[in-house]
Amino acid sequence: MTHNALFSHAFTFYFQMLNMKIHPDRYTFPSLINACAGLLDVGMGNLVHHHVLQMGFYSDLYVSNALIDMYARFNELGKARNVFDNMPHRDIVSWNTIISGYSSNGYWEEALSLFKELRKFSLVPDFATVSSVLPACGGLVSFVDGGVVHGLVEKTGMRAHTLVSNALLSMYFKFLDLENCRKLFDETVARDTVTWNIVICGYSQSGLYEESIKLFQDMVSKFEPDLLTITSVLRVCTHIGELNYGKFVHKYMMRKGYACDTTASNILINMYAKCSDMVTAREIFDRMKCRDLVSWNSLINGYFRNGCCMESVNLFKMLKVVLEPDFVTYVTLLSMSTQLVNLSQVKQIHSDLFKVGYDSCLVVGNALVDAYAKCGSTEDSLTQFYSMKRRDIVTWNSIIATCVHFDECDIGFKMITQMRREGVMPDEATMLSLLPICSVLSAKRQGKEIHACILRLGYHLHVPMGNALIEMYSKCGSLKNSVIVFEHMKTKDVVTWTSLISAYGIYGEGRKAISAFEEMKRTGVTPDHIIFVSVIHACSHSGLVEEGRAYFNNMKKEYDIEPQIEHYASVVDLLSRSGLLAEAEEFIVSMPFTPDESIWGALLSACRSSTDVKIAERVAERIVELNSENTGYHILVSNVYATLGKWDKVRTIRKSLKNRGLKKDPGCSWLQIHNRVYVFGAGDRHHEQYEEVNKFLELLNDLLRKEGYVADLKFVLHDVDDDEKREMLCGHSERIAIAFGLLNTKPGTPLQIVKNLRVCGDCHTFTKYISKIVQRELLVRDANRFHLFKDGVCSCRDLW
DNA sequence: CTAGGGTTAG
Repeated sequence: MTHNALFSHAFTFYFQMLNMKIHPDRYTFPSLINACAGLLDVGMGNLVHHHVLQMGFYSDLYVSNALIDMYARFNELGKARNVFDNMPHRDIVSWNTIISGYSSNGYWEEALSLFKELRKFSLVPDFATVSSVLPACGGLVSFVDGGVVHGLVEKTGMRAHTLVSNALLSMYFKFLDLENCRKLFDETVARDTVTWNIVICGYSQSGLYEESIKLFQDMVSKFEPDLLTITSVLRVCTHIGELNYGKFVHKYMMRKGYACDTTASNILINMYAKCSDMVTAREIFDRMKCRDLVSWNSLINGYFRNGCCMESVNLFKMLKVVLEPDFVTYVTLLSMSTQLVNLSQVKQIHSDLFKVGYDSCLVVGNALVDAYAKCGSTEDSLTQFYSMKRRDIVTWNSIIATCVHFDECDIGFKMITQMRREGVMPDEATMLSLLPICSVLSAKRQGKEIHACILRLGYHLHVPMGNALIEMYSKCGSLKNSVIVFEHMKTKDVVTWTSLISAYGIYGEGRKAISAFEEMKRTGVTPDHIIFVSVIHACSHSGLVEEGRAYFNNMKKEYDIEPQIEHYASVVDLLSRSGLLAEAEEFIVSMPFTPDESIWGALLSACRSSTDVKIAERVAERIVELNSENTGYHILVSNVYATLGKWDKVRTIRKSLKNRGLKKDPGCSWLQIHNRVYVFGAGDRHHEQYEEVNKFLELLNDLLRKEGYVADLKFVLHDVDDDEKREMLCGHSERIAIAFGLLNTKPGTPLQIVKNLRVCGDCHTFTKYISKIVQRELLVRDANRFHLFKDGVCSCRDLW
């Protein structure tokens, strides 16, 4: 007969006894209360407690101890505590029961404070006391209290007790004190299954997966693992994708009869799915006698992660026949639609979720924020975000990432303020989202603050974090800091090297970019297709035509990486930027791809600064034919026509853009002075020092003319007369920013300016002159790269 | 045991 059946019989006998008018005595109740506790029968428990009070046994020690235990098992610690507090006499068992009650339900503080209270009495803690309070010390990660209890254990020799040594071991794993764990484990002679489970699980949770497997192998030769051991090891195999050992464990389970356990089978399905063996995962699923929702979800998710969306969807349809899908099922479906960038599907699932009421679930809401963003709808993503009543760190990280993705940096920065106001602490993912915002805005001060946070939280050793920091510093004008971060990184991946190479690229340090690439090869990191874009780009911005071409040619030969259209675009940029327009055009014709707007655009950008009118017109026509969705290319073409004085064509393009509702990004420049950011638009007449800045610009123009500067009117892209053109050039946002910066900082201070578009040829000349006249270093970041103007020359060597 | 959020270029 099972325990439960026996417990039920106890009730039957009790009621028979009452019917026969036989009075229970104080020996009747403890076992009856234990039965209520064992069956978790709250109603019966309350009834029995009522009888205890009625019959006057409430001051009995044994009855009260049993009641404390019962209420603790019901997770009704208030009632347990009430019984405890009202006892006229307590023994060590009373204390142990209440402490263990708190401890096993996660009330660590209460357990610990009662333990401290106990020590004021003359009662002596025993093995049960200690093994109840140790989990509390671990749960609170209290090294001090843990040390005190450990001292007590050593003094009284209680470590010989397996229960106690297990609890100690478990606590040191929570402290992540692996050294002490090893020592304790090695010294423990009386090991049981629990001891092994603690170390196997502990090492796995500390990330030492190999160690965990080794211990399991050691254990199998001496001890019979239980289901918990097996599932721990399987989890390790799943984590590291260790299919072979997973298969071994699977066979072992079948021999021992563990394979019919539902949870164990679910873990097996996940293990095989993670290792991309969907055939076996399916076999296990098909053979299961009792499938639960987790089994279905695991298989559906497995198929999706392995790229078999059809199977996923079919299974989902089958699932709906036998069971009601839960929010996990729907979240998986959302992930799938997100990956497929299928906005209408996301909306369909959203309405299904609404119907079954899962739309208020936090995880679901978070998945929706992300799904809408990744399917291209900022609007829906923001609506979903604002509609959520509860938000956690994931919600905030998703919406901040969305802002970054859609270049809504201002909203992103506001979000972080609001998030802190709502009491949510940023985590690693938040930092990784925020750094790109700093990069885009060139917000070095904020970037440095985040860097300080990262150091404080110890995230700086993580590779993606270092990578983001390299990019942040380089985009914020500090190549030096990028290199320092790079050099401090212990582990470097392709992305790390790509970030460094790109950093060198935008500062025109092509040679350094090349030697970084060569050094990367020596360290054994394998290049990917993206790093070649960066390398060629770096060559292009330093005029290293031969080197760039060589890297392009070697991609396939040396690294077996097939050049993509973006590599061809890089080469077109490389050739045309150095003035080899004809060669660039030939190169395009010989491509194995149909040239798209990125290819023609690269060539046309270079045409702007050349005098080859014929090529410019030819290329412009090509781009017009492609009728791109991207406004940038139309603007580029329009600008080229404007430079050539073909105003009718300019008007046609502007009209067609207007008709399609497309708008040009207005030019703007900004700079930071004493922790404040000043933003200026083109022709800005509303900034706070308009009069002064305007006068100062006139003064500068006079000085410049004396030095030999002549305004190059072909860079005015509007059909107006020459005087107006001259005036319009003065209105370019970078000039306003420069003049403003010069006026508001001490002589000799270097200035740092950011422009959202590419700097125009005339402003480039203008800034060169300025740097000489006022003897200042001007670091300008435009849409393409950095220009360091110093003493009349620019670091880009006019390869802008 | 299943489910939601971070990286490189143009």
